[in-house]
Amino acid sequence: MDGSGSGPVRRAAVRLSDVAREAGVSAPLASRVLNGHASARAAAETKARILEVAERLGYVPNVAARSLRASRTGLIGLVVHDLSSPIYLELMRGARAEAAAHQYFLVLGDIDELLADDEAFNIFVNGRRVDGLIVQGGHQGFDQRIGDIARAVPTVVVNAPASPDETGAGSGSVTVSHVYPDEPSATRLLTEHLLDLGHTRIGLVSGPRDSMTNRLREKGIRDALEEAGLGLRPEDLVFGDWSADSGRRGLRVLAERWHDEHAGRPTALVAGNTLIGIGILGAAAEEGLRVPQDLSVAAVHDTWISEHLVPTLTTVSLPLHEVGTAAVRQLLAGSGSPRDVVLTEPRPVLHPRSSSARLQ
Amino acid sequence: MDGSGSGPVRRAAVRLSDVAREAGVSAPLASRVLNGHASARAAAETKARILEVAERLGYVPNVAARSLRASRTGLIGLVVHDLSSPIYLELMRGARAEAAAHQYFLVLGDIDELLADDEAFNIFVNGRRVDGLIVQGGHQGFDQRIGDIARAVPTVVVNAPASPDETGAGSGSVTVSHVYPDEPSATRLLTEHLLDLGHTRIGLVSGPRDSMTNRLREKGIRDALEEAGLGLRPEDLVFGDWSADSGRRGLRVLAERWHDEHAGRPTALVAGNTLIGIGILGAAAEEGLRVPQDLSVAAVHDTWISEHLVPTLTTVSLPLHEVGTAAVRQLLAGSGSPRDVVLTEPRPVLHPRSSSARLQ
DNA sequence: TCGATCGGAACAATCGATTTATCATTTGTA
DNA sequence: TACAAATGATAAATCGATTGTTCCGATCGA
Repeated sequence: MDGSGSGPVRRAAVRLSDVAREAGVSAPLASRVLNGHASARAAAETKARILEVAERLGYVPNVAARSLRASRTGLIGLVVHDLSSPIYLELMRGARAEAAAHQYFLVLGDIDELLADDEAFNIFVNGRRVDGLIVQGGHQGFDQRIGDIARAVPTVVVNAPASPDETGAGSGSVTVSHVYPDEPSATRLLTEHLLDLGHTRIGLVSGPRDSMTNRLREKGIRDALEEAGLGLRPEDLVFGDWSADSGRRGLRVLAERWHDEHAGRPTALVAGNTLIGIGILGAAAEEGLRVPQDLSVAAVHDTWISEHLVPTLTTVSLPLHEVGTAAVRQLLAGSGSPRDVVLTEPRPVLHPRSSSARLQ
Repeated sequence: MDGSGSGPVRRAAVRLSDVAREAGVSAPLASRVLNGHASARAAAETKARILEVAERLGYVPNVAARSLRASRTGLIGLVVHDLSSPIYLELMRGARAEAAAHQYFLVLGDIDELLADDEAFNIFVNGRRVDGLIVQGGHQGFDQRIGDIARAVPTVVVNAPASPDETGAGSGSVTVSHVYPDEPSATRLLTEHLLDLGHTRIGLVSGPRDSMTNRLREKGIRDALEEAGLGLRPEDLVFGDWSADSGRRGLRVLAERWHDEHAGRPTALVAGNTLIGIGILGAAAEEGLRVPQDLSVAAVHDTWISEHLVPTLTTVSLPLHEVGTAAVRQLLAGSGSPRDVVLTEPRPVLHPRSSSARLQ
């Protein structure tokens, strides 16, 4: 990458001044015209000439110079828990689309990697490398730093409401916006689906018990059950994290209880997210539980993989695409008005598949 | 993000000149010392003082200014086919680690999104937003533009050898480096595993027939079969793309042939990648084929999901982490010496799981 | 003792785009 | 007719870090 030696010849950079000279005008004027600046007072033909020359020469502005002068990088950082999770794909797409509409680019990051590398964290957050940050909430250890992060760069937390963990350490505390979907409605929809299929005892395998996300999801289930005159039994609940491994362990724990107690068992489980659902399906097979004959399973979040599992997984989809777009909009709207945005539209949608069936 | 109004107060930026003034030296000297520049002739105590002040004030260099002067952004673009594919995770991690070791950051991109947005493509490639590009090869339509891309920014293609599609359109053609793992050894390993289990008729569901990646993978299978005195029958081959849907369709096509021909069928299939493997498992279940009793399946690439499928999927892992690190190294080594790097170390590793079993 | 050398550090130029202030030239109006 | 206002465009300053050059004083060899 030294550009020296007998290597290939790269096209020399075309500068704004090159365009200006070729068009017979000054650089500032060219700048105004090319940026469609309101105060670009120039004769129509001059404008046309500048645009034509820029096009012909293949002029592309030097981002570094522009950033320096405008103290604006044109980049938004999007930091999620785990880049490999199919769950965030729609969020990323939504955010990318909205960002692109405002001439912004997205830089993707992974919370664990960011926390593991202090240097990277510092540069990312304090180095003015991004104009704003969209952060997936609900990560202990990261939520605690949200205050510090937000003090350095405008920040929006997605997929989680404000949590007690988010301390605005010290004075000059900065509050951040939160953008998240209507979680209770989603799990309510799943629960009602299972109730419709005749299930009366329904369990839950979820992420961290005290995470705001879990609380909201659990609430949706409880509400639906209560309305049906039923309840959520403590022994039918398992918590862990949001991974497939955790779902697998969750089912094992439940199965063990079922062996011990001889007190009946739930005939359907709600999975806190798709990864947990995948773990449950895998563990159920190993435990000799047939899905859906012996156990129905329904999970939060719809991803491409849901249709390719054996059996295919019943899910509810949340408007993550819109969460992404709304987060970018909120970020660009300025930090003056931190607020919570709950996306109730579009509504969560149920995707019934083979993992849930009528109770025999 | 306007920073105006009654919004929260953000920490004012600490400039190099602030550090210099506080330390009682000039900015250039502070710059040299902080960057550990060889020609930084400064008294030991002066150095210490500068470092201490920088630390105390929380100085972080302004990337825009640095980029402008040094014409170096500190960013490397990594562009893969599909960000949601678990296959690229290790590649990303490897590239990130190596990049970080050289003070570089990674900007992730998605080929389809990049191709869909001309503006984004242009800025990404021609806007000097990144110092180098690592591109996942084997994408028709993108391979054709590699020549143009490489002419604008140093580029390394990963996971695919040079293909005929890569035309260096026009004069001043630029050749790029290719970094990829030992594909034939991987599929050979899978095939030998299946042979060991007693299978004598083995099929293949792969990606695009003429893609270099498929050719290499197919070759590994053919070699292993030939050594065992067997061959790959044309009717046991299906091609498509690298998606789960394609794997699903692939199995359907094969199953149809088996119905028609009454001429026997393969008892084991090699899947061109994990996504195809997932599709095969799903479709097999729907076709009433039990895996592994009726059909063994083994796939290229080992991902977290392999262990969570039903049944768990036998795979072979390629050193994608090392492909990532090697790609970054090749990029940073300079464009003077484009070359093909075939990573034969570490060797592909077989991960036998439940989807493959001894022929009954 | 004089010039050469070297350590220690500052000065000035530079990267490329944007923004503010400024200067001409018209056009419109009292 | 003369002066204000609008139009069209430029000169100069700026963003913050880096790099090449220069400067000063002290030490050293001849």
